[in-house]
Amino acid sequence: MSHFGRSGPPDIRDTFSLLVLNITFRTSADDLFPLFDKYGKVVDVFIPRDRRTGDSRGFAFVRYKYQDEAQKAVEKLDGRVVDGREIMVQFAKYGPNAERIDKGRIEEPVYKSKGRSRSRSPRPRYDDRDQDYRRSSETRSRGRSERESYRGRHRESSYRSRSRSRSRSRSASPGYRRERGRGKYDDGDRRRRSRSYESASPVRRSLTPRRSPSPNKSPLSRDGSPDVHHAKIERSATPKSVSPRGRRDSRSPSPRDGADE
DNA sequence: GTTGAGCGTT
Repeated sequence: MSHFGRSGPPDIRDTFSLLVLNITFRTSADDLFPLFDKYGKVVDVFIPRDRRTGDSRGFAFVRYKYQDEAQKAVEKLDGRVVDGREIMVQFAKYGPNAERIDKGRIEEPVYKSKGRSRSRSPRPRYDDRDQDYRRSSETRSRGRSERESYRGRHRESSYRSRSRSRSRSRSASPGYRRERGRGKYDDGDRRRRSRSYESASPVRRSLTPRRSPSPNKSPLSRDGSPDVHHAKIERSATPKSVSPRGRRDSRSPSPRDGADE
């Protein structure tokens, strides 16, 4: 059935990647394949999913063999309602290596050694980037998680930066979207603000961390001696929890998750 | 049970 993405990227030399956005979180590659294959030769369909939950991220990549067919699919499937959601189909802007591509066409796959890699001095700033990359690995990880978790919330930050979302031109009616998004954001923003105000005293908040996800929340242990033990641990972990990284530590109660990453 | 102005994997 869906062998897409399982065996890695197939032969992509002259393929055109399409980015499918706004798809439902339950839409799978198998659902998209027949739909897109109707308009042309689809060589690959890939839907990125979250590493932790394994759920769809809400977008997919459809790789066409020919540009004209891809273009046709864009025109035909863009704005189409799939699974009750209006999907958006457009040419991929970035390649698998985060490289810029044109019209969804991949210029050069990484695997291709291109014969003489010695002659070519690719990535002169790779060294510099590598260092920065490594150093920012932690931040990057956090950013990714944050982006997935908060998304809309930090969007306001973007607004402060302005000019960032300025290039955002959506073909879809912005009014309709804005109305919907605005209401949602407004509500969330308002609530966040209130909370922000309350959290003016981080110390107070730290003293009252969220309940432990311990399944043994029986009142007996509280009444028993373990209470002291528990309190001790809590106190010890309090300063750690204050750290932004501490939060990440408790992001998942599954120990294997941490080991995996 | 959930989200959503977003660009990807052996």
